Amino acid sequence: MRVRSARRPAGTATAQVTKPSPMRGEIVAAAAEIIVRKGYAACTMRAVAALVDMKAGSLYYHFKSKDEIVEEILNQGIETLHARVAEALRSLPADAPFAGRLSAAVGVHVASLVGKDQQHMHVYEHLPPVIKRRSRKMRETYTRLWLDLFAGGVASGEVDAGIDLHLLVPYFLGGLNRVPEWMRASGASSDQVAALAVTTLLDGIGAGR
Amino acid sequence: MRVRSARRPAGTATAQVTKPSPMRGEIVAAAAEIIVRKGYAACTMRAVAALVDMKAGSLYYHFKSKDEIVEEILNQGIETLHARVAEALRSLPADAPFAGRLSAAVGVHVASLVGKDQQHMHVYEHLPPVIKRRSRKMRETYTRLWLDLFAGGVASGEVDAGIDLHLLVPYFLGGLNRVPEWMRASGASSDQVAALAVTTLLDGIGAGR
Amino acid sequence: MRVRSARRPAGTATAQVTKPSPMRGEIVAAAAEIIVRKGYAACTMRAVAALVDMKAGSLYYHFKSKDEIVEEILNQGIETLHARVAEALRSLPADAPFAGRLSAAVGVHVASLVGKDQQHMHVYEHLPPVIKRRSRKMRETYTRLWLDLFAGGVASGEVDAGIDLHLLVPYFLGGLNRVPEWMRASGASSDQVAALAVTTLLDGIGAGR
Amino acid sequence: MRVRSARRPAGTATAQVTKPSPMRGEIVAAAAEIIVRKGYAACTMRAVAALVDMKAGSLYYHFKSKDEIVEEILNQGIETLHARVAEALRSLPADAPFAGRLSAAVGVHVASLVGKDQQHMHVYEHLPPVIKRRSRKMRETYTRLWLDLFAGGVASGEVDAGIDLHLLVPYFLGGLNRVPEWMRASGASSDQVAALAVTTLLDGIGAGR
DNA sequence: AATGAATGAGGATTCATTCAT
DNA sequence: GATGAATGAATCCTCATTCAT
Repeated sequence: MRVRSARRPAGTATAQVTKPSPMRGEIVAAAAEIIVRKGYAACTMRAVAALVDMKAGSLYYHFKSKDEIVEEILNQGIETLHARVAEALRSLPADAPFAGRLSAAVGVHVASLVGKDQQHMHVYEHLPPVIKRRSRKMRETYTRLWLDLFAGGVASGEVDAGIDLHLLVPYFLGGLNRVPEWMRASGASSDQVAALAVTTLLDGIGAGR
Repeated sequence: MRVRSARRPAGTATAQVTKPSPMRGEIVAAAAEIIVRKGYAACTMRAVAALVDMKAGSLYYHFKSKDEIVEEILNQGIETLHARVAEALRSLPADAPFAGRLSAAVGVHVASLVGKDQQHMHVYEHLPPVIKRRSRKMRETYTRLWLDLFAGGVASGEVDAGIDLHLLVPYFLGGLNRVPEWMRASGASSDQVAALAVTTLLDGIGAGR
Repeated sequence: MRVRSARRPAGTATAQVTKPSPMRGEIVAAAAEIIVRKGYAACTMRAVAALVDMKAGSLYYHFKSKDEIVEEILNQGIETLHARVAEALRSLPADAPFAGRLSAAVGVHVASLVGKDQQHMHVYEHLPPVIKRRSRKMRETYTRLWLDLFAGGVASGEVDAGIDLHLLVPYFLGGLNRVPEWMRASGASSDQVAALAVTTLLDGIGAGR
Repeated sequence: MRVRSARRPAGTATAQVTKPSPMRGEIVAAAAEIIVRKGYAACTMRAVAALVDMKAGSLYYHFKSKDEIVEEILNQGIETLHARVAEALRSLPADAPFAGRLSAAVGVHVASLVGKDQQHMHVYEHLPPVIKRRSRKMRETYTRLWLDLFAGGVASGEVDAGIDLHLLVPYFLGGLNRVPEWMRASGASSDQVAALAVTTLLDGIGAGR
């Protein structure tokens, strides 16, 4: 009678006790939008409710608490991001060169962050530390995906073996994650930014090359 | 220690009506510490007051509002940062090569962000957009400092002229600003990180160099 | 089991419009259990519903309101109590001495209060005065039963005629009703307590007897 | 520098961290009055605040939480009661007979419960179990006072040694504590009720005396 | 300079209740 | 008979702010 877990898409190993529902999705999206646009402080239950045409109390039918909503923004966001980037890499030929793999990953990552449906990274900044901590595991998993990508580059001799990947990866992702904040203002497209990030990282900006 | 106004980079003509006082500094520092450690939400007037051994109401003798405190964290932080980096550049020989100038700037920037007295960047993330916006002018001034640095590199032929600096600079600074968040966890020193950032940016990570 | 109306002591002409149903009984029992164990505040419609494997809204098919449930706890409880004590007295020989009648009544009363199925007195304490007031009539009827019992004792010369029964009865019943609260803790049996109450009331605790 | 504890009246061994203030007293009194008159549910912070001419939020300057107020009602009440009864007993000649001591104690106890300033016992009934539990220790101390009183009676041969005091005392106090509930309605004075309780307990109601 | 006391606006949350299905 | 979804009113509580002292 209780077949809920069977419904969950394979591969999403999160122990999601609460069943998904269309409303949950809408609420999470509304909350994310508010946080991105006006900050965490402005994201009150009343504000979220108003955006989905409800009264504040009604949100509690779908979520146990405000935190649960915020956590879901984070988790959903990273999961989706991970899935997309992983898929992009998987769809490349097995012998694709590192530059190509990097380019694909960066492209998807940046496009996702900037896209309408992916604001979690943008949200992340506004969250109180206590809540940030809770999504750490998921974030680490995602970081590992990138670590593996770069490790592949080192293995194939395409990346300088002298580089400490455990420093490079967070540094590189950190820069990438900040992109949405200034991109809109600079008038650039996400493709341009992705290209800049890839070229810069691979070849540097030195005039000698 | 209270030389802020003297140090203020020319051109930043903020009409700072309120006279500085030692207490102001202590309060700003207390607020910054709380934000960094426990997040913006935990930074209540009472909490700040407690940290400087006062009662909440007393803070209003020194500041007109909570926002004023927060703004001062930001402004003070960027001003100091600007001053330090500018000073570091100025103290180099006029004909110093770009690589050296970049290295100096990055070193000071990163060291400052990670240092005890400079948590404004760390604070910045937690702030509601409305407040962030207010410090934009100061931030733009700082960004220009870097733009000029890179432009110098292009002019001297040390930096690839094909690069859009208006994209590169925010991208690069964005990455740099994120450093404090993961640096402590990775166990790296700020020197290591600075070196990584400089080398990577100049030469890229490609094995061919 | 659903013979409530048949048992109702003559004179208690409550116009019970709502037809009884097995579900009503279960719900009332569930509510009573919650109140006794966790207090009135914990007795929410959702909690009651959960205990009878329902959703909150469904309770409204059986009861017009929460108050109706609570009132039924009270009424059902006093009715049952009344019926049991009355039955115990009726089953005694018509010429039974006062001591015996008192003993029988106290025994049944205490045993009932402590028994699993009779928690209304325990519930009574937690109720808001407004609701308490509503069950007054039923309680007065029960009090009259005891008044008659004692009046019989006076008439037969077994009880000191100088005693104001309108003071004694509420005083005595008040003490009896409190029994469940401390009895479990003291480790006594309801028989012991009943015996104590009877002896004490009849003979006092003076050493001279 | 922290000499607060020195201020506390000797004998009141409660670890009362929060300093007393006239407002605290007024608030506690207001809350008690509401609970007695309209029940625990009606005792909202707003209602209490209104009674002391404040806004709800202001109460939190004086108390950390609603629970703290309620607990203080209980503790204050029992402490006062204990102090009064103890004082009444102490002021009797050392060789006063048991009947006299009992009479004095019951008189003070009943008068207190019924008096304007002592409604805690009346309040007690309305409280959720969780809160009741918290005042247990204080209540046990008070119970012991009565236990000692009766034990004295047994020792002097004035009380039947065969009686289980650990049953009798809660039973007797239970009855006494209920008095306020019906007394007003019956039109009796607290002296009458006290007399009834004492005579009944000492000699019983048997016509033979 | 600082504080004790208060305020008012607003926050998250809970709950009895309703109603279409 | 029962439920899923929603509501609105109320609850406790927090906080920036004010102001007389």
